[in-house]
Amino acid sequence: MPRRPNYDRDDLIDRARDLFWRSGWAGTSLKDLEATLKMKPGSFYAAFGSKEALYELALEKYSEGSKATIQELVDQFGAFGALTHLPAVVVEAKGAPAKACMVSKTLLELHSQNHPLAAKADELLNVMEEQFTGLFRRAQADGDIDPKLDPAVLARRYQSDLLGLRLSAERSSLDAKAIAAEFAESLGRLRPAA
Amino acid sequence: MPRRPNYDRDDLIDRARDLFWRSGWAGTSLKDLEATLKMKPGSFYAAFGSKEALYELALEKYSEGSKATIQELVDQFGAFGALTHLPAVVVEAKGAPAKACMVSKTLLELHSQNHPLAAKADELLNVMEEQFTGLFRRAQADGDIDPKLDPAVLARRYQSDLLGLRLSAERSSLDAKAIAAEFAESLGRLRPAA
DNA sequence: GGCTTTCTTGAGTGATCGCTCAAGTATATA
DNA sequence: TATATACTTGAGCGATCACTCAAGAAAGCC
Repeated sequence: MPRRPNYDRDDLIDRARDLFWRSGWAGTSLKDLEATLKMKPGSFYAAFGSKEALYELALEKYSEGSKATIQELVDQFGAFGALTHLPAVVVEAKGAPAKACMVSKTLLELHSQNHPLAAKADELLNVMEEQFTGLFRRAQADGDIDPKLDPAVLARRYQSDLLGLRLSAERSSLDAKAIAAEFAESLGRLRPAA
Repeated sequence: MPRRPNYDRDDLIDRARDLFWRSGWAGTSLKDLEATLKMKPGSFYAAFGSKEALYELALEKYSEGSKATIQELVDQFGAFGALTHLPAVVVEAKGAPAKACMVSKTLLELHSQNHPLAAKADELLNVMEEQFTGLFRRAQADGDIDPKLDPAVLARRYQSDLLGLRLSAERSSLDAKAIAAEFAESLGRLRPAA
């Protein structure tokens, strides 16, 4: 009996994610969303409830995509290979709305206001950190990393440096590829003593 | 013959800097500024011209303060000592409005909109990078860093990692001090081969 | 005290913010 | 084909945005 929506919800969230990722929370108005999603306010609120609810969906989708990208690298290059390839991949991503990580942008913009989305971003960064910890653990098991090092410590540092790299990649007059290469190369120092 | 202002302009810019630093560009309204500076709109616009003009003054002041902080560390610990102490200093700064660097926050928030303040932030990051280059050069001259390494390359990487550290320090559930300590310790690997 | 000059005040500008809702339209079932 | 059930539309809500300006208050010079 019901009328079906004439949009693909998943596709809408993708487009909202890219818009939020590029322009941030305050930098994205409902007018912008209406234009990008080709929805009138009524449909928008019927579908998503609020700007904040859609942002949360978009942030989760971003996080899932990020996790999937890393998993692809693992499938292709193994755990250690994924860790060394990732810096170049994030810096060279051509179609992306921004070089910087959407989760970290959210945290920086909204943390001081105690905004719920900042808490969400915090959670997601923890999840991502755990993924890195798992990768370092696997790299150790593969014999690519010194077994005396703590995977959790390595992951924490790796993530921090990676977020810094991606932040730096937003600068116009900076060769982020070069930093990415040095970053990847420096991971070689974690190899077990031969 | 004129009437003198009843405020200290320098102090106003300090307070505006802290407010912008904490809350960002879009997150700071004129109402917020009026409350913090205890100025009515008329006085505000007579004194500064616009929100954007004041933000630029605040950003420059932040950058100068940042430079001065580093110089103090150099006076106290020398060039290499400043580089190793800085990570802990920025992470443990208690009174600061935010752990993250105000210039990098500005860049992340406004880069995608091609906002003039993002270009300004870009410039200031270049200036800061040059300061780091100078420090690495001095540390080499002091014999604390391998002379075969390129100070410009080291500075670029150092700044990127430092911005990542400061971003990470905004996370609630993360021990940024530990990362700072590892960061400082890893600089030891740049020492000349004995 | 007058006069000039500047600073301070705060009501009010048009524009935009996120969001609502009543009315209209399309679709699947009976 | 009739009816029930969504979905779509878009004018418009009150609130807030950055900002203006005319009027009043204070300080230095004669």
